[in-house]
Amino acid sequence: MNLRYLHTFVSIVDSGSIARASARLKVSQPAASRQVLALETELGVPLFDRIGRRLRLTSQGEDLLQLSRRLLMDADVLSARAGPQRRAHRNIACRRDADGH
Amino acid sequence: MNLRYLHTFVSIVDSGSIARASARLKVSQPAASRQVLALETELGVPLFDRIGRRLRLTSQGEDLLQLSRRLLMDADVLSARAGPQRRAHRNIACRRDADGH
DNA sequence: AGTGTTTACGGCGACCGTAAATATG
DNA sequence: CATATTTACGGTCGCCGTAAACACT
Repeated sequence: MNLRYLHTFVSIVDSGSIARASARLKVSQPAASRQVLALETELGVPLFDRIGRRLRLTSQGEDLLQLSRRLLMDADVLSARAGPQRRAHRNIACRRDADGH
Repeated sequence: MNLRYLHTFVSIVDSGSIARASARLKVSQPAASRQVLALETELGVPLFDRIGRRLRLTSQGEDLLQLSRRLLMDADVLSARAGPQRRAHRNIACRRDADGH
C-alpha cells in the first residue's frame, strides 16, 4: 500500500473529480485514475460508484477516506518533524504540494 | 514514503537487529539495510547510532518508532476491513508477512 | 574466524506519461 | 460536441536478491 495512492484518493474526494485532483497533484489524469483502480483492486472493494462520469463514494470509500486522512496526518507529522532537523543540516527543497492546504 | 519501510524499521527495533528482522520479513539482509538507509536519507536524520555492529535508536528514531506504530496500526485496520470484503469480490493473494504478531 | 552490516551489480516489476478509445451530458 | 474516465503502449526508475567487501567481537 502506497501513501501516495491514498493522497490521490483523498484529493479526488476533496476536489470532486479525478481530473481536478490530477491537476492539483501534478500527475496525469490516467495516473490518478489508475491509482484509484489499484486501490480498489488491492482492497477488493469499490471506492466509488461510477454513475456515468459522476463519482460518488461508496460506504467502503467513506471508510477508507477517514482512515486515509488519519494516515496522511500522521505521515505529515513525520515529515514536519523531519523537515526542521534537515534544515539544521542542509537546506533541501521542501516537498510540499498544494493540495488542500 | 513507503509503509513497508516503516514496517521493516519497526521490525528491526523489535528484533534488535537487521539480520533478525530480514529473516522475519523474508527479505534479504541487504534489502532491509537499504530500507533503513533510504528512510534516513529521506528524513534527513539518523535513525540508529551505529556503534560497531550495535544498533541503538536515536531520539529521532524513537520518534519515528512511535509514529510508525500508529501508522501501521491504522494501515492494519484498513487491511483487516478490506480482507473480508475482498473474499466476496475476488480472491487476491493476501500480502501478509509474519512479523511480530 | 565468525557474525552482522554495507556496497556492487544485474534483472525484474511498478508506475508514469502520451495517445487513443469509450462514454456521458 | 465537449468533457471526463479508462485502456494501450513504450520507457524509465525503484527495489530486490546474489555476491563480495568491510567491521567488529
